[in-house]
Amino acid sequence: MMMMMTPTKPASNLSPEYPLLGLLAQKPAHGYELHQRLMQDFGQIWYISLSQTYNILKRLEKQGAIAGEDEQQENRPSRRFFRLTAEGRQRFEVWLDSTVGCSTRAIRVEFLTRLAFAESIHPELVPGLLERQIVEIRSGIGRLESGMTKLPPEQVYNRLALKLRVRQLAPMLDWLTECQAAWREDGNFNKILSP
Amino acid sequence: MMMMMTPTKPASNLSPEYPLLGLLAQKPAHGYELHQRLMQDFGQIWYISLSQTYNILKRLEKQGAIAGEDEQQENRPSRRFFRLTAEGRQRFEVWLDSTVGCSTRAIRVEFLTRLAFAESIHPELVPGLLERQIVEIRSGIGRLESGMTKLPPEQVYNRLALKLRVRQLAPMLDWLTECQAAWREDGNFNKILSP
DNA sequence: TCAATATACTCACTGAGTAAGTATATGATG
DNA sequence: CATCATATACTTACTCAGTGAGTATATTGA
Repeated sequence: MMMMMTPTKPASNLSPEYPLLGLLAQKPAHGYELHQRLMQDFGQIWYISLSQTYNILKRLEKQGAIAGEDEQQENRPSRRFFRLTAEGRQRFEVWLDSTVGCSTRAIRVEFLTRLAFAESIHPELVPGLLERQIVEIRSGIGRLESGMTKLPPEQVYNRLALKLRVRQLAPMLDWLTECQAAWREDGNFNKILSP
Repeated sequence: MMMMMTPTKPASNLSPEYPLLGLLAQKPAHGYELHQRLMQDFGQIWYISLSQTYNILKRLEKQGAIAGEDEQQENRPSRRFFRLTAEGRQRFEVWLDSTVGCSTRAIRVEFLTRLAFAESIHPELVPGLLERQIVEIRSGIGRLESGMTKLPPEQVYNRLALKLRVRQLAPMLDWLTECQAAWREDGNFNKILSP
């Protein structure tokens, strides 16, 4: 019986594939350096171990998003230089201009990463990203609230869970609105950081 | 070279092992039924597929937390009945009276589940759970804020991430305080649900 | 009658994530 | 001067998380 191949899953957007692609979009690098930059620039957002970094790079290469080349170094273990392929670039750009659902974690992790790369690579995308994310959250809140009315009243904890999610999304909305204002006025987000 | 065995990892508390143990603490059941009850009572909190349910049951049995017995049924595929072992009971009780860290997801998912089982099995634990969780979050906010001052100012997105986490934890604190009040007054959480 | 649905579970796979191992060069410390 | 920690750079081998497809049978309803 022929086993159906899963057609290269879209890969949970909460895996650090995209930050790695983003770092490679800025410049080619080898794994060790990528890991360092990731920890440096995004250490409070993502944690991945060094070996996990290599795992992901291997997968990205297998998928054709990046291409690696061995580089001999004298007096040093040889290392593998990676660069983004056209396909990987394409994939990254699509990701960069997309919107996450309304999970607070996804916003904190994925959206923030996206915002960082947008700011550094395509700043013109920033206002649209903020706007669409706000719309997305608003409609998410709506869905949660209408979902809540459909739950039977005896499912107390299911209802509490939905309620909690709504109460988590509200401050996200405020935060995004502040980001919008800061970007419009200053072209950066420093204001958010210094009250 | 002898490979060191990893000594049965404590298993991320965000895996649905504990809700399954909890359901089995209420009464013995077979996998299919457990899955149904899980989706019924906690469908807005956990999603696990049927096969994942079986995976976890298999692991729990291997670990000795539950014991399964095959049960022949006439005119039916035979099924496997699981019950909690003493060891599993012990493990569940320890979990039931413990505290999650201050990740908002962990609170929504794990804490809420814990609260549900505490209410149904050991209601006397509820006030302590709420109180300790509040303390935990307060100290978490403190840690995040002090962490923020230690980050170099150029790490804008790392700082934004910490800030966001703080702004997510504040409403959790309010919510827990409301829960405390509701429990003190009514012995349930209905008030939280009807604004 | 026969198709959909419910019951009940297995298998094989990809992906997430870690620990430990392999090498080599450099700088600090006694 | 020896040696010991640390930084560079990557591999191997493992467990756990999670999904999709497959197997098998009985019931219900159109």
